[in-house]
Amino acid sequence: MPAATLPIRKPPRRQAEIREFRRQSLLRAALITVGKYDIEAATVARICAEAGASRGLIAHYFSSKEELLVSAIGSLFGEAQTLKVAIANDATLDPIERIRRIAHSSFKAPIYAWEVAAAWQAFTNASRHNSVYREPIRASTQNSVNTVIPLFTLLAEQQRLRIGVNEAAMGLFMLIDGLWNSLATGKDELQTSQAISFCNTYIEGCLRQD
Amino acid sequence: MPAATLPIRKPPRRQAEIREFRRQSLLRAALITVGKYDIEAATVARICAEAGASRGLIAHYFSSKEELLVSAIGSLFGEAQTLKVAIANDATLDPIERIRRIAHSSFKAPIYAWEVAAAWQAFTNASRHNSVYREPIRASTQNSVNTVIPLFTLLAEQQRLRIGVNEAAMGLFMLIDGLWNSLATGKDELQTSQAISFCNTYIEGCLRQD
DNA sequence: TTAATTTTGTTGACCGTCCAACATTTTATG
DNA sequence: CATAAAATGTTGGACGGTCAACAAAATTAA
Repeated sequence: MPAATLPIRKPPRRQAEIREFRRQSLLRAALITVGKYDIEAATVARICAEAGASRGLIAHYFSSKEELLVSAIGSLFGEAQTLKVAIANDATLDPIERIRRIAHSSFKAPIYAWEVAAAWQAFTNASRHNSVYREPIRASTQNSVNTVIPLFTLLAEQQRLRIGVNEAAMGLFMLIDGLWNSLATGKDELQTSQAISFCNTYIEGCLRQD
Repeated sequence: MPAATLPIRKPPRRQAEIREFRRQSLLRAALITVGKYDIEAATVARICAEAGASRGLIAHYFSSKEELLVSAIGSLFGEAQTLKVAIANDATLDPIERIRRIAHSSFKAPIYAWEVAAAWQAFTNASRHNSVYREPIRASTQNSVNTVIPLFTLLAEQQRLRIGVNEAAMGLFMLIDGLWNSLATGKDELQTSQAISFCNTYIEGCLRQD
């Protein structure tokens, strides 16, 4: 578990920039700290320390610790989804290659980092009891599935699918969740390269053999 | 999320039986309470209430809250593994059918219950920061994988596998982890019957087509 | 431009709350 | 009545949100 500290940049001088800098620092620090310590243990003091700020500052940018955390997870999911859509719309690539790359994007920078996977796991776990986390997480999977369904549909038109389009898409993200789960805990000593292989194998398994 | 209360049985009379009854009650109550509330919020008071006992009782049976929780998760995994081994050794069944049933056992009583999946998720999440949970969880996956490897090997001998034995086995439990993850949170409105279908599809995908 | 004033950013100490562990008292059993 | 079991009381520590005071930047006035 490498210690990923925040890249230290000198805060800008102008107030408008300061605001954005601080806000982003706190968002990223919240994600990293939750990944390192879990939600309950990601105390306001630790998050602010990770962001290089003092305890009280958080109140100037977010109405509560919870609002900060919700914003942090939403920011992560937004970035991941934007990336997926870009790949899905890349008409220069074979549909199957686009599906592969969308899957792979979950295991590469800028989306994947150990602390991020850990934070995802912590938020997913917390979502059972705190409804504010539930919706962004649900929507994220939903968006991901909806993004690959058209690609699987293209494959199906080529008669290359052996199972339903929706099942193929959903199963892929169930598998990815399982792989993130394993990566977050490190319990199976899984490497991201292996995770990518598992995805390829799954996608391959959806296809009819020639 | 149905409220699964503990089945209320009258405590037995003899002391030896009382001890065992109380112990089992506390173990089960710990699991249910962690599933309902998450680890931090599964306070001693709540666990004891779920077990129908008072706060102080826990000290008579376990040296600390943590020891109780570790015992609880160990007890669950032990039960699940025993079941898997029994299926794996059932020579009256086709190897592929044994693999299917082992996978299915993760989504049926007596192993599966919503609170149990939730507790599994909570412990898995906590295992990142508390090493006492790490080992039982790691061992559980390892044991599961080791139990199905011989079965996949049998299939491979029949020339029916399209990917490596180890990959097939590990991928199956990665998928099951993802499915439990989804079931625990309810985020995708997944049903256990669908989860079983996904497992069948995966297992099918490991096979060469005829 | 410079100085005075207002607005925004930042800090660390404080307070009420909650919990696990420990200590004590009450109840049940043989 | 003695001993174990169970219930209840106490304590010390950690948390998030609040706030008064201070610092820096922006705005206005001269």
